Amino acid sequence: MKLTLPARQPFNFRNTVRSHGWYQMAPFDYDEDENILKYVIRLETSKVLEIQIREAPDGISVEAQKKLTTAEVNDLTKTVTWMFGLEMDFSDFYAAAKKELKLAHVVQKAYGRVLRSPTLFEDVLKTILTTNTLWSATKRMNLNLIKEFGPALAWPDRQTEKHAFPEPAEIAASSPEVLREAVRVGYRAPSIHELAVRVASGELDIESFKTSGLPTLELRKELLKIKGVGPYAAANLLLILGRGDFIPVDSWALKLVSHEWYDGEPVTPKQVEKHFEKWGEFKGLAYWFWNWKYKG
DNA sequence: GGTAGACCTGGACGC
DNA sequence: GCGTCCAGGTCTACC
Repeated sequence: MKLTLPARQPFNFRNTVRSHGWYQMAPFDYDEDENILKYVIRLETSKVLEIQIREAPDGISVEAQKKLTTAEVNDLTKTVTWMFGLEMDFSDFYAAAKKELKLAHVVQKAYGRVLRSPTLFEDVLKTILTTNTLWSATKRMNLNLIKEFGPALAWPDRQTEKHAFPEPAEIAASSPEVLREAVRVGYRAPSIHELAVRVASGELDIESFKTSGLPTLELRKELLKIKGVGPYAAANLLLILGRGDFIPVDSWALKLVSHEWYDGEPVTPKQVEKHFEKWGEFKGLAYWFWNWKYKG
């Protein structure tokens, strides 16, 4: 099965894939040389398969080694369109960025899109795994979680040990103790379990946030109600949701701003905010795609 | 509203 | 091989 999906222009496949670290986290698997993004997806029919996403003229192509029903193709189309933000329009951001030398590259590189997981549940959980730890540990915890709770690929896709991301109910049926001992998420275990229970029980309709009409400030308040989600995580999730009003200030942001404007001297989150205040609803985007002096 | 300290893991380092 | 230190956001208690 192969389908081609158009993207609103400008669009750049590689830059969307590499917009943040998600492409390095299972069930994503990016082949840098071939520029192919693989993802182990679970369709609404519970079918688990690996898809291969490539650059195509004016958009992307999606391929699976399986025959799919019309309903499954529609489901896949909707999901991949969301993941790549194919319909997103950044013309207002580009118009604002035109006057800033440090953002002069954004149109040409088609920056603006941030790679998403199929569900916001997956994005929230992964974001919690990024907090208060090193990137290598984030990837390990995520992999442990998927291996522990996610369904394995079926043949013929199953040439390697790959799993889809677990559904809320699969984690909710477990316990914080298992999350701590087997998945090694440490003190995050109660937060992750509580999130899974709330979503699985229907108490928290987290997927509705994707299409929420709430003002960004209100949506942020809702995200902050999730245990384990603080200012950094909320800003990161808002960026994923296409709301660029907040900056995900972490230790990296402090380092970037410190080298950009303070000769490497320590800075506070308030100083980070100050430098992007004028960007208003594009604050997060301006920060994210800024052409930083410090490259790490 | 601001701040200090605890939370937990694994890598780096010294012995 | 063992012990110690450190990095990384969020939460809670306290002022």
